[in-house]
Amino acid sequence: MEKADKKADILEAAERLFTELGYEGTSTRQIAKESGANMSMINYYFGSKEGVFMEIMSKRIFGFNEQLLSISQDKLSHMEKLLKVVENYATRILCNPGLHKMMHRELTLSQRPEMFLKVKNSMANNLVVIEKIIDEGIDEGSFRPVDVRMLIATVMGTISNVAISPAKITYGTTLDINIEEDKALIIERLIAHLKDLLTVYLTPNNDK
Amino acid sequence: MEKADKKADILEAAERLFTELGYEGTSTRQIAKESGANMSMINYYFGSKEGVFMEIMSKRIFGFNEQLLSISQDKLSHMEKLLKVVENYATRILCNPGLHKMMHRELTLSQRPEMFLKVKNSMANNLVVIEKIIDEGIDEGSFRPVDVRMLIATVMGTISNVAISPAKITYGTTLDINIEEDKALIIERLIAHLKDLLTVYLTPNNDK
DNA sequence: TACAACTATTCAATCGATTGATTAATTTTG
DNA sequence: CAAAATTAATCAATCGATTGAATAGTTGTA
Repeated sequence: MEKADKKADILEAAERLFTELGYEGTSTRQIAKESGANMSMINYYFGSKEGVFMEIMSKRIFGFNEQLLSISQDKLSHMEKLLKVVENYATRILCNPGLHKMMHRELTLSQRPEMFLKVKNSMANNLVVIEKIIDEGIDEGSFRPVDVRMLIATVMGTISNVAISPAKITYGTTLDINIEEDKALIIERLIAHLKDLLTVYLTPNNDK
Repeated sequence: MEKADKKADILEAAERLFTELGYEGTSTRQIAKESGANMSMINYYFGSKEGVFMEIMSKRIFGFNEQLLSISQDKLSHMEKLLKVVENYATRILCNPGLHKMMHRELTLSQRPEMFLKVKNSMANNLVVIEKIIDEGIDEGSFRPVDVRMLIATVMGTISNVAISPAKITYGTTLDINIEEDKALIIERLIAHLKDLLTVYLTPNNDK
């Protein structure tokens, strides 16, 4: 027996459409049609089109930070912590690049300030966790002194770039992030690269 | 004497509005109002709203590649070439972060395929130039062997991240890219970081 | 030089279509 | 029956685009 859950259907269709067409580019009629619900159901459940958007983002953002926080409190060296955080972060974003694109789009628009703040705060939280790990590693002497904010921009930027860029640009001619098998390979390759980069860049130079 | 150039006025207003509100979020009526031109002038000069968009992008993209190409043919070491290319690339993007945001937004939407291809090809060109430099450096033995595509994603991603992220997130608590004096400082800091990162990461390890 | 012919630019008005949202009526459910 | 869920129909507002006409500037011709 099919369990009809129009609310979930609407959210699912809306997320897909927002991801593909953007917020402004998606009409409430499209959402209704794709989800098989009547137009009024959108306002009935979510109040407005923006309400649907907020609900999607809230669901996704929630829990993004706990994972990082938990890792940062593990009994690991700073380098191990950092690499583990980066690995989790990369995996999370690359597993749903569409959503990441949508978040980025909304972040670069000063429209919808409520949503802007939500995404911004979510990012800021992740940043603080990583920053603390690196700062401590530097203080401890296990990391070279570097521009921490810029290094974080490098880590996040690399992940974001791989998630956002059209397949053919970033990964050579054969891999395509939209194909499920390739996606795993790309994630693996991205993580290996970031681990190598961070290790080489942060490890203090001994022969000096 | 004021020289009225409606065509230029429309382009100027449209670029500002597209940057602030996004393509879909900007109406032709807004463009007309802000530029002081009649609505039909938009279609008269550019054929359509999308025509305006194309014109803006074409103007900006043009010449982006020549500069890189010229550097890549200079009489410099591969490292010097790479750092110079990165410096130019970063400066170019950071000098007009709004436009870069707009390009990124449109690139993450599969809408407007003509524009998508234009931006994509422009990026691909820049990528090829950088890739060639690094590949040659590796072949020559002056660079460590690395995942070249991923390293380029790192360079471009870092620059993009600094250009796109809200001020308070990326550069600490005081600097703001929207303030002209700070912008120069941020660019300087970004370039210094990338040069340090690339030098440390690509320089072969001698004590092994 | 002078008048006609032509082209480029600008305008107000309006087109049909679509937007997000709301209404009131109906059906389903407990 | 009452509350919740769902529907079709419709709202005013706005969308991008087009119309036909008016104006300004240039060119051709005699």
